[in-house]
Amino acid sequence: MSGTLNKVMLIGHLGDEVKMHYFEGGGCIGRFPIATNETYTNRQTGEKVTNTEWHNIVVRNKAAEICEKYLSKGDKIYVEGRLKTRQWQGEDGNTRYSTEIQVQDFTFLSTKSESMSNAQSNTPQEQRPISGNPGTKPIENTAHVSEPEPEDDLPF
Amino acid sequence: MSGTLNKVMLIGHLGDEVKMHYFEGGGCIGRFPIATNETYTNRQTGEKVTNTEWHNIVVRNKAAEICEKYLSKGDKIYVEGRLKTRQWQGEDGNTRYSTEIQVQDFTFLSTKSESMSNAQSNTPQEQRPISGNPGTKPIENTAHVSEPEPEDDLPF
Amino acid sequence: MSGTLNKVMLIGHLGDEVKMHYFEGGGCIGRFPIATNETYTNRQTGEKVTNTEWHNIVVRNKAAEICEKYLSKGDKIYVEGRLKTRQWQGEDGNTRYSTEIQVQDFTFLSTKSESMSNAQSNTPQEQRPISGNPGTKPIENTAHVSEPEPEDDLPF
Amino acid sequence: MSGTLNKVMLIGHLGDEVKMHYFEGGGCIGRFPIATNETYTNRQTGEKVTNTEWHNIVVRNKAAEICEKYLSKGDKIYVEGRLKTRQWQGEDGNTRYSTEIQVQDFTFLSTKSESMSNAQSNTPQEQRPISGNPGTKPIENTAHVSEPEPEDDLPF
DNA sequence: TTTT
DNA sequence: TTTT
Repeated sequence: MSGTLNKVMLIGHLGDEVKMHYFEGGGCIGRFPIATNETYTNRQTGEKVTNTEWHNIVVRNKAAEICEKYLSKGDKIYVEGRLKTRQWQGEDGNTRYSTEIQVQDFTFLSTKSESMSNAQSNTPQEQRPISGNPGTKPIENTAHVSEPEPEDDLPF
Repeated sequence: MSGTLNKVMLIGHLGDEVKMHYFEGGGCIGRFPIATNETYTNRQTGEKVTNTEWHNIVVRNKAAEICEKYLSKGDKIYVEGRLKTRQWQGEDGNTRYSTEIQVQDFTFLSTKSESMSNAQSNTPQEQRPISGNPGTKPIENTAHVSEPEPEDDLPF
Repeated sequence: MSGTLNKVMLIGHLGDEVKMHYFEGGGCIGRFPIATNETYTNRQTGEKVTNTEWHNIVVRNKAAEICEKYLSKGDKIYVEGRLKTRQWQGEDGNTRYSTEIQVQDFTFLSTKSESMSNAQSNTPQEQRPISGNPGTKPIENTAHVSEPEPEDDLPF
Repeated sequence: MSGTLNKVMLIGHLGDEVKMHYFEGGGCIGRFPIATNETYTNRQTGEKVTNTEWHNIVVRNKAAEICEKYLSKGDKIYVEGRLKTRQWQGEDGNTRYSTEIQVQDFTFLSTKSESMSNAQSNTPQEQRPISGNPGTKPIENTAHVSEPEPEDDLPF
């Protein structure tokens, strides 16, 4: 399918460290929040208002490992992905919703890490060994990674 | 500001009619859900899986009026906007979140309406009289509308 | 790499049929033009002006085959890719430039073809046999295809 | 109109200073090139290849003034706009083409300028006095500017 | 050269 | 709750 498009593009700063989860099958997932800002001027009062929006970013497998290795709180990142709203049952029995950005592509726009490898990844295979990708030649402070297309749903 | 980017681009089908809310000051807001689909093949089982994702679309003022007038359940639309997560207190006292797409631009990709005006709007003024824009010359079945930048927060 | 982004997103109509080129190694390339329109009102004269912009679309391998099979002049398509400006020597010895959109992803938004297969492709391998993907089950009139990341430069 | 979309999004570095042109009517235009990079690994040789792509950026009026004031060669910028291919007659009588990105929105991602104002602009009026927008409160090193929708064609 |  |  499907004649539809589901795309999100964000540039923002990490509000926290990357939190990793590892699965038995060998896969993993990383999560972190990023903040975007919007500023405008209130027409009545003339005062400037800044709103901060928080986004839940989810990265998988090799991309997650790279993010964990090179990103820290405060770093700036470009993220591209799709919106996914998960739902679950709250303790009170009510359905709760949480909207996430499932990352397909990203580029570091700043990092505090002094040594950053040229971390481009276009490897399409799933669950490939997370190995020699980063680490060798600390060339620059940016990385560009493309995710393979959606795999099976991990239990998230 | 602000060195950040908050952008969503969707092509999908309306799952329901546009629901309008009118404010005392003259402004209005329209809401409708759109569905996007993602299809992939499960690598273990080989079966094809389709996931539907639902997005809460929010349009304002003139753009809302145009959407209400020309869009119906099932119609296909391109929507561009920014992510905004609203929060409120649930009856149980817990904080609830709801993520919306606040529309900045859209284009109709199909409509059932037989008569559709050439609804291009780039008018920047807020709360301008919703007047002759739609309705007069039913030229085509597409519309392209750009929203002026964010105004004051309406009570939504 | 690289901390940069090169992205184009278009919705437009094919101005001509898909033209295919086949290479010895088994790869292929498809080219077609798509038109986008921009309409605005001249502020001095009040008259409505429409500008048409033409874009040179380039698709590779499996994606090219799908486009050739299902797209015709006049069809509407969503195309996502990157900008690439090729240059060559004109007969007069001057350098000439031509900017193309190298497709990474696309979705059919309309087709005249009566039988359209469910042509989703996320296969990452290069030069894979172009085989059973289209053709079998004519399910719908949309296709969604993602290109694997850039390969070696074909002689184009 | 028009049921079409013409959108480019780039993150790249300025390859040169902003070149300004001023018109009699009071408008102005700024031009500068930005570079994006693409890196991939040649599958035959295993060597890493980097391609640089150059894009011709065109900004108008107030946005142009801001760019000229705060951007320098080497700075990083996010740019959003539409593709436009201009054509003209070469001296040899042949038609030449040049594709540009006409900026609608941008955000500075780095600047060398020590004092940078909070340069958000969503002013919709054409040819408005380029005045107090920048300069007052040097808050940060980023700017975010949205262009009003297309105006009359300037002689460019 | 498309579409409305 | 859409569409194919």
